[in-house]
Amino acid sequence: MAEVEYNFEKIEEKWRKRWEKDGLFANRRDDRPPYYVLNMYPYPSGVLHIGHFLNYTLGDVMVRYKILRGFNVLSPMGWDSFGLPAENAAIRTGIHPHEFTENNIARCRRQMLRAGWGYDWNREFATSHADYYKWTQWFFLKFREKGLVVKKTAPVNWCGSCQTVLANEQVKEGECERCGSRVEQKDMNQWFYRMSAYAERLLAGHEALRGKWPDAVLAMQEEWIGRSEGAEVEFRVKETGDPVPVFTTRPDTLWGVTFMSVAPEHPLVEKLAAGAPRGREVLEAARRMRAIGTSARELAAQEKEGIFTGCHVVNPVNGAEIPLWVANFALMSYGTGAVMGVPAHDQRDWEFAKKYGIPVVQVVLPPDGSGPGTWEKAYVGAGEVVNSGPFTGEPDNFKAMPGVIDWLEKEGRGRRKVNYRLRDWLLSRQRYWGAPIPVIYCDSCGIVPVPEKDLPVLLPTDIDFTHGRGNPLARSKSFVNAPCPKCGRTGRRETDTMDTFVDSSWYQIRFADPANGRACWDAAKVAKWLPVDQYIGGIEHATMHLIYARFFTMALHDLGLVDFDEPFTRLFCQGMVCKVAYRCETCKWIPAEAVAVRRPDGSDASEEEAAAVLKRVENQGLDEAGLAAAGWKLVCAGCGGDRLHFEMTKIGKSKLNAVDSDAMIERFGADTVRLYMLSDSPPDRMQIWTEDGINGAWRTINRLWRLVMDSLERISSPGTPIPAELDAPNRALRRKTHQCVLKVTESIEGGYQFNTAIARTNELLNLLRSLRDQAHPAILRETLEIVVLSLSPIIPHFADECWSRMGHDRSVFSESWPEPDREAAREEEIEIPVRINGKVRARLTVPAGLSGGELEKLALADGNVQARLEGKVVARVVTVPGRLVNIAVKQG
RNA sequence: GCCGGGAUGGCGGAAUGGCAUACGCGCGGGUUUCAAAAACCCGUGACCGCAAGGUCGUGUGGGUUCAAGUCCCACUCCCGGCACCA
Repeated sequence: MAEVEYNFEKIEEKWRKRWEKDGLFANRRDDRPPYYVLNMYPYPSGVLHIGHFLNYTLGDVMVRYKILRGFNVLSPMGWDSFGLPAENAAIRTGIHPHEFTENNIARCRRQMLRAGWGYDWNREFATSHADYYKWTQWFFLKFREKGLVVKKTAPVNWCGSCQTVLANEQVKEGECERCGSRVEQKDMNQWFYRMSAYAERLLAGHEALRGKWPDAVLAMQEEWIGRSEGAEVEFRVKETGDPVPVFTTRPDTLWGVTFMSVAPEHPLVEKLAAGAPRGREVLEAARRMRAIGTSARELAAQEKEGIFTGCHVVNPVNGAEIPLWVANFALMSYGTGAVMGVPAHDQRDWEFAKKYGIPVVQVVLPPDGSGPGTWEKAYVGAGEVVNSGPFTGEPDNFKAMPGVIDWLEKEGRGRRKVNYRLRDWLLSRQRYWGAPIPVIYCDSCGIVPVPEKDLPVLLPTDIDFTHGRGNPLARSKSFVNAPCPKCGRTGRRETDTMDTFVDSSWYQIRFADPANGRACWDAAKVAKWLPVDQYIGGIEHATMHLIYARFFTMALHDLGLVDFDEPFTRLFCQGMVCKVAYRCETCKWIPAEAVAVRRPDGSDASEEEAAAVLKRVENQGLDEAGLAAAGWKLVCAGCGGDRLHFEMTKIGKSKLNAVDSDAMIERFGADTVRLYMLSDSPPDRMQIWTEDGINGAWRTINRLWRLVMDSLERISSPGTPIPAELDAPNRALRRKTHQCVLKVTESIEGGYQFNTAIARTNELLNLLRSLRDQAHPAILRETLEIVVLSLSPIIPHFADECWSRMGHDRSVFSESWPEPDREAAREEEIEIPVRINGKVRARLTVPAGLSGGELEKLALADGNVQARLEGKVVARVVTVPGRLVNIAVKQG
């Protein structure tokens, strides 16, 4: 008697142990071509959420697929273990960040093992371990030697609550990404990597990544790099002679400049205000503008504001004297911090000029011949140049007017210039739990790098986290006081640590040689594995980790440490996992369990009714309008109110719609969860989590289990040859089987479309269920083996158990991906639709391979067709062999 | 506003220019059962029709083609990213 229900607890554990014992993911098979699959390693928070589950499952499926395809697959895992959460926990609880982190790593590792993801655990490391961050520090010194490290005073984003500086990428809508407090602007002396020097190269690299990275990621990076072409033109302050260079992408409109604005923090502001009659007022206004913050986002939301400095600048192209303003929309961090104002042809300048009564001078005549007097807004289109000295009368199509720049260069009034939005990478943090920046300040020698032999600069352990504010490192005397490596006198150690994104910019290389104590890595090992063949992770890292890692790799290349300059050949970004979330107008987000249902008549719904309504909501069968139309009301069990809303949104703690992946594995087993996550949507799209969905996957697994178990006594013994002569049902089964292999392979190779791969095997299973009683033992075996092999990357424990029960000693993962038999897959007989004026009017069952002429003859001879053609004139017959016949007719 | 991606049944989604809706979920009906939320079978785009069958149908409007979900032009809406970047 076959087992009725698939016993995942016993089976999954058995195979995990077996893979471990066999060294499936750890043993290197150097006779095979190498292939490196990497998932973005996690911050060990202690609990992996369902988003991680999708991420790592995708990676695992790719790993197993590539193993079956005969590659020597490297699949490592490690921990991005420096960072704020551990330190915040230390401040809260007094538990040392190291201990906190190690505990969480242990918990995450257990979860990963239980999920069945295959990693080479021999290569595991954590970035917070000294033998890793030693090299993070070493790279800092190497980058510094190469001139890629700068220390400069810069307006930085300061989070008062975290007491640290944040990178622009970590400021979300003016708030700290981590803690949500308001971010202030502060001038501070900080360490930077000169990423801006690589702007052009980062952009140029997109060429090679196109088609291999998602379009969206490349588009986001392009925007982040923000290349724009134009000219730098030197204006001069009339009263003092100070130069005021400006960057413009519209040099063609230079003759239309009617004012100049500079950023509130522009150095000229203070200088000019010093002697001016309204100086105090100007300084006061500038201070006010600065206090509001300089994040472009905030400025956008804000009314344009400015103050006239009382000074003027001279336009180098025509000698015009125009007023100099301080304006809140001018950004010190972009271009030169000064902007020329052309109200006629720039919307922002138009608005500013209208507000302050600044004149508008037209220099482009639109085709309709109109002027600013009749305009509602600035004219930014093409036209004829007017009022522009030597260029008057020429056609203006702005972007394509290099003539102006040539003229500026010839006249010595300006020059061609390319500007980038990409800024240097602010890498210093005033926090404890990161890699210490290895320099010492000495009163006589200045900034002195820690000698390589003294690396790593270890984090001190004697820190009290629960008292005091600011950087705990600065409070450790044993850490701060250090002899100057140059002169030996007592110096002061740098107490800033590095941004965790520095750690994660090179971890993918360390996996090639994780235990090397003498060097960052062995060049031959890196040459073998890197760059990463397939990287997998969330798209939220597009302008952070993914751009830092690219920069870092290019810099390592320039240091001669690696011979490639892109870290990740292919990138796959998985979609978000979403689930319906409920929001009560009084109680905010509430869990699904706290939602009750009321009938149209106002009475409470029965349990079954409520379950049915909520199920339809979860499956998107009912939206809020549909629910209201049906008269059902959702009620918040917390407050009893019925003002309840719901939406499909990313799974998470904040919306109270989290899915506990551990609990799911406990209920259904890892394979069921894997199957569910991969079977519905393509993996780069949004995934919707429903209870019905996971139940359906469980039923599918069990149905397949029964099919295989019930077939065991009827299959031939392994290795039995396929008979040469087969009857029609067996030929049909074989045909479908080999078509399935072809299509599954295509689905996976063509972009990891596991949903269609699963659909193809389902089709085969449906046919097998209907023909199973007629199947020849050898054909039954072949079919089941191909089903099991095709699904093995997706449901590995299940597949290996089936494989073994089918009489194999070795794991399914020591086999090869099935080779399709194209001869067996070929159709014998096909159905050809005959269309008359586009409508199917007959179907011909014909042998495959008939010519167009034969098809046409058969189609026209068909009784149905002839009846339809009665009294009509055949205008044209198109036949597509193997496809269809189309007859175009006219009335006779 | 700019950039990227979309729009196909009740839902997730299939479809080298060639039978739209594969596969699955849900739903309806049936079988089995003390009873099932389990299993198995049948049905399931809309409309008209007792039926045979017919008409319509892939966001909207045009176009190319014997043939368009797919190609071209114009637009609408949705999701995501960026956004006073000179």
